[in-house]
Amino acid sequence: MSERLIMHIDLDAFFASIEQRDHPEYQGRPLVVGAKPGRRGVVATCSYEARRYGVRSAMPISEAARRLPVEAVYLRPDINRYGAVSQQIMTALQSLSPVVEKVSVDEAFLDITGMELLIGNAESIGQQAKQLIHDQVGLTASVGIGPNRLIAKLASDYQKPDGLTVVTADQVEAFLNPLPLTVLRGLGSKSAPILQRLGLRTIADVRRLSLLELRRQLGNLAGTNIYQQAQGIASDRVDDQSTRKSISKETTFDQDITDPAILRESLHWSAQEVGYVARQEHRKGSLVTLKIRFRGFDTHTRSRSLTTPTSADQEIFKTAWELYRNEPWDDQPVRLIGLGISGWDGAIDKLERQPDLFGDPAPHTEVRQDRLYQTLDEVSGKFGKHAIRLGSKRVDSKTESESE
DNA sequence: TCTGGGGTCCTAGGACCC
DNA sequence: TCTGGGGTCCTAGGACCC
Repeated sequence: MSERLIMHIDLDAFFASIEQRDHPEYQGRPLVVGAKPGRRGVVATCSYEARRYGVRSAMPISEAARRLPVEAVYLRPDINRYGAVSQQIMTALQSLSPVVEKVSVDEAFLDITGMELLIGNAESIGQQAKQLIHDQVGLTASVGIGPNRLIAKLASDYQKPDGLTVVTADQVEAFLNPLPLTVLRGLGSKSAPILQRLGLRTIADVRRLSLLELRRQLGNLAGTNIYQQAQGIASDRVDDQSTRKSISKETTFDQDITDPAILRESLHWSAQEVGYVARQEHRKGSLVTLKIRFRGFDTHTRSRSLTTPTSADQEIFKTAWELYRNEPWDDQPVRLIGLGISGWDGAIDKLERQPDLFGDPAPHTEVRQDRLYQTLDEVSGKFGKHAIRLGSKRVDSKTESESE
């Protein structure tokens, strides 16, 4: 197999940069996109001027306001506008490589394997990506290129803002060694301290631990995962077809709520939002989840499977409201309430994308039993038992319509 | 200093079935 | 009056990421 080349692109301070681009009067000033001071919430993104005061993403807005001078600007996020800019960027990137995986509003992976022959070495491809984004939307991005997703991602983080870092396969170990272990994916505020208590600080330190020891400390799966990452082993696949698995909407109230009518109204509104998005995306979910948060960040979820998948506002709302009413929450004041739908089962997407799985999609006059079993086995082998249900449903309906 | 919103993935217990 | 073992589904919680 040929060596793969993966590029990770990360827009610099995305929300804040768009605001500064569109409002020249904000340029050069500390700018925070997120909650307004005096209300509940956190910093979503802040400009580099604000970062100089120690302000960071996810920091409570109250603390950000304490750190920043009075001339700082605070804006509510305009997700629709940012989404449009994001779409422009993703479209532009497709002119560079057909395989673009959008991982969030401000991040993408590109498979640029083999492109050196066409448009120059890795460095030059990275430069072109940056130039493309700058020409299209007037923003800067940090770019990382490496033999897999992990290395590309860490490389884009290496120099910010407006950076470009290329790590070749033979440089991976030297590149990883001095980095703090917290850059590894999946080592957050709970599991990083476990390793730090063992005196580990850098990725080189982590690599000195055996697979067995890491599994003992972090659990089998997480341990194996960190063990591999520390050696620079990670996926080198870019999935340009990835689709979301859930749609949700939640609301944190400025003051905790005790009036059920307000909670009901909020859920109703959330259901409309979620239903709308689901219908836009032609999705129906068979699992409705209620999320509720009380004082002290005490968070709970309740979910119910539906016999028939839905995208109807009323049904989503009705189910979530029942989930709320079914439970003795003891009239605790509610900080957050929300709902979501999921459960369209990944196999649906895959089957829709691969109609050939069932052979020639042209109309058949009969479905031979032996052929049916053969394809069902193929499906279950590929996608697991879920797919069998879908498969049999599909064939059943065909059989039924033929017998009419 | 209290902690948004939108997600993904993993774990673990109980139900249920063979 | 003692009750295995494996597999899968459902549900709740939680860690983590951007």
